[in-house]
Amino acid sequence: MVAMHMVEQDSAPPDEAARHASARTARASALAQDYVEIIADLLAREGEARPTDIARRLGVTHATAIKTIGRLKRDGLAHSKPYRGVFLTEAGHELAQRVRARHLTVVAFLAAIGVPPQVAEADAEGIEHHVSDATLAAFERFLANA
Amino acid sequence: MVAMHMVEQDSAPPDEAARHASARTARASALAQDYVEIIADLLAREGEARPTDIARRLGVTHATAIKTIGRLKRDGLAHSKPYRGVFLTEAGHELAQRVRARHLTVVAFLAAIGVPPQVAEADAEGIEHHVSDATLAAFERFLANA
DNA sequence: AGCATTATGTAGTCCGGGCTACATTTCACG
DNA sequence: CGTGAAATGTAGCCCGGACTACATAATGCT
Repeated sequence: MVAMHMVEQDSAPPDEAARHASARTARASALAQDYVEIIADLLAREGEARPTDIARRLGVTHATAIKTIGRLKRDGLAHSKPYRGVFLTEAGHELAQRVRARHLTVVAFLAAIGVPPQVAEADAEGIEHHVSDATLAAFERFLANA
Repeated sequence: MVAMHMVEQDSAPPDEAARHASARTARASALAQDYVEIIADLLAREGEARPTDIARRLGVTHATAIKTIGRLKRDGLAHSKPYRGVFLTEAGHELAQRVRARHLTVVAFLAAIGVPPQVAEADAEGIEHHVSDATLAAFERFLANA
């Protein structure tokens, strides 16, 4: 049928597929990012990150948290010994820092364009995982010129 | 041990859990939104929405698309008869419209703050599902004053 | 009209990320 | 120091969303 003749004014299909694919990838790694972010925060504030606390902050059961922590360990982001709390690997710390910085920027940016603080915080939780470096840079430029 | 004594200078845990929960919800409905958006677009441009085309636009196999379409039908967003293409219900059309409007706004907004078009399009694919009404309104305000 | 190609559908698998239920370990406190 | 509550861990279930492989329907071409 050759539906996309010469026009291609927008949405070339292959690109669209790629966009969706990368959104899926972002979704997949979002959870891990949330975990390391919370673990890092708990380590910084309390000195230890216990599964129950992590679970409570995420609003899931401890069983879910423990299982996910297992995946983090498998993926080289965290390590822990039974009944001993969770710690981040080097890679985990790096990730946590990047994620935290991104989170702060997104929240600050949303606030700067007039989104109420509570909402900014909530939306950032979802948005931050889909903000590319280029977009993050745009956010920072905006904040700088504000 | 009562770890959260009186301080609570920020991040009240229950709120955080709620934020994560709603981010999870958004993630869960993101797929359905992508589907109805694409179906609506195909219906508008081609007159029909065939599973294979939907699959190609999403970058997944047709089997995946068909299964997901089954969920859309179960959820009252679409309907179809074997070998006959996919159509949207009233609810599906409404959702598609809302999603489309949101998508356009997000893309326009990102472009307005200096994100390159390609990137804006890509990031919007993920971001749009996490933008609350309040934030969307802020985007629109920004665009209006531009 | 008949056949090859393409689209559609079905079955079965895998993994992620939730949950509940139950088992085990720590630890605080009497 | 012993014990009961809280934390931790394990097992098993469910569903979503991806895949491959195979079967069947539709269609286009000669």
